[in-house]
Amino acid sequence: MRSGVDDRTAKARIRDAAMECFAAEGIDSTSLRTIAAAAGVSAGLVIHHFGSKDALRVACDEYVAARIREQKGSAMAQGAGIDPLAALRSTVGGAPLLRYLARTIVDGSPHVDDLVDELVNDAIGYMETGVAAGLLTPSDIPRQRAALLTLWSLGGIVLHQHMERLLGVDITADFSRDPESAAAYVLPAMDVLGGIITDVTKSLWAEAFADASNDAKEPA
Amino acid sequence: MRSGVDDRTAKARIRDAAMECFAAEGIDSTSLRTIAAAAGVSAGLVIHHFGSKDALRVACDEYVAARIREQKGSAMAQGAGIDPLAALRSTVGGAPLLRYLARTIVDGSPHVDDLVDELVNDAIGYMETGVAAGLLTPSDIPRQRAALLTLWSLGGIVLHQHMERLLGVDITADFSRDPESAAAYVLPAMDVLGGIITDVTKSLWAEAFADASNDAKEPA
DNA sequence: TCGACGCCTGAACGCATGTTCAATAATCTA
DNA sequence: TAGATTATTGAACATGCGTTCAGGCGTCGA
Repeated sequence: MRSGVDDRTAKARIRDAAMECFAAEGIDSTSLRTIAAAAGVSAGLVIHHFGSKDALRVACDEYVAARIREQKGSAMAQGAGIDPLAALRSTVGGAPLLRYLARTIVDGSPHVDDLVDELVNDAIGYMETGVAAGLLTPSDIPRQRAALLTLWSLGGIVLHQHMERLLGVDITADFSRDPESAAAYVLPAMDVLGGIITDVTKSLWAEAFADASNDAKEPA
Repeated sequence: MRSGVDDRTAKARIRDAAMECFAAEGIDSTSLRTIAAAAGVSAGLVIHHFGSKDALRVACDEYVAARIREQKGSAMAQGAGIDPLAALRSTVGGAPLLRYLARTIVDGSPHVDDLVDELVNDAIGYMETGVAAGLLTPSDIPRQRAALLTLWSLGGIVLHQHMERLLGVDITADFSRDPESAAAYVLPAMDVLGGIITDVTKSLWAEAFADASNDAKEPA
């Protein structure tokens, strides 16, 4: 696909290599020399361009955040109401991006917290649209619903290796490019999101949390 | 609750300290000296008892696996059909256990893969019971449903810090001890698992994956 | 009483890490 | 073309790591 020569700047190559290495090995376990080798440069150059390993990580965080935000402007991806990460998948180079996101989210940092909050807020919007279009059921607690679904989806990405082993599908892949392979994830997701608890269970739990239920609607 | 003296053996104290440190900081980022300090011993003693840091990690893995298996024998925890990790929560010292599990699962190892498979298989059983009791809806793909729900739940544990920030509840806690605080997690979970997609969406997706749907029922 | 045997420490070792720095090559500016 | 600026390297450094090891401490059985 790409021509033989790599026309990315060294800085970009380092950033891309760092994201891949971080995603594959974990951030702390990845050494600067490993990243440098993957990018075809020296360890010193990594420092020269980014100042420190920590700053390199921040640069990666900002890059993935920027890509996510720029994707937001484009048309709402298919199935965004159900899969809060649908937009991310179809981003160019989505798989490495998503895998890095999973790593950096687990490690956690205030910087990343903001990004997660943003994903949740986006999901709230997507789901509102879905409800209006008759694709999703309305909810008394749309914020909590969106938060839970977003975190479950993100958590699934974090455990993508287990997902692949158990369901046989790489959920970091771009589903829109190969819808057939997505079935192994989408069908179980439909099964669960279609409702797995009966009315009996609902009333049982609703009774147990009768008082809390009223407080929960707008706790913020 | 506990008397002033710590009656655990040094080996047990080291293992417990290791699980807490690993869970809090990540496995690679935690040094032997940190663990040793937390356990009130020297770094040399850690090696003396476990041989190496890697062996210590394996010992932690085996310990959490053993605790999970021993819990399995007791009565099925309340809500096990919905929350595949319900049994784990009520385990003594469940929170550190669960938090360590989250870490070690992300890092991944064949040893841990087996444990996840076991959790999924348990979930299949729990859900069968739930369906028989009329608490859960039946499914054409019970294995995939159980796998997805287990991984989503585990992924939620992995992201428990975000869950706490967004929903205000520590999902590594033992819900059965303080059901009121669980509401912040259970209510959104009920909302999602009660069914968030409409019949319109279902038929839309079912159509899109019409051929794959038949293959998926028993792919193994 | 005495040696033997686990428990345990603290200093030491080798190694990999993140980072610094002087020097060189490449690129741009005027 | 001359000079300034940037890109890049490779060697060096300090630090913290996992691990080793010789030895001290306390507790037993004989």
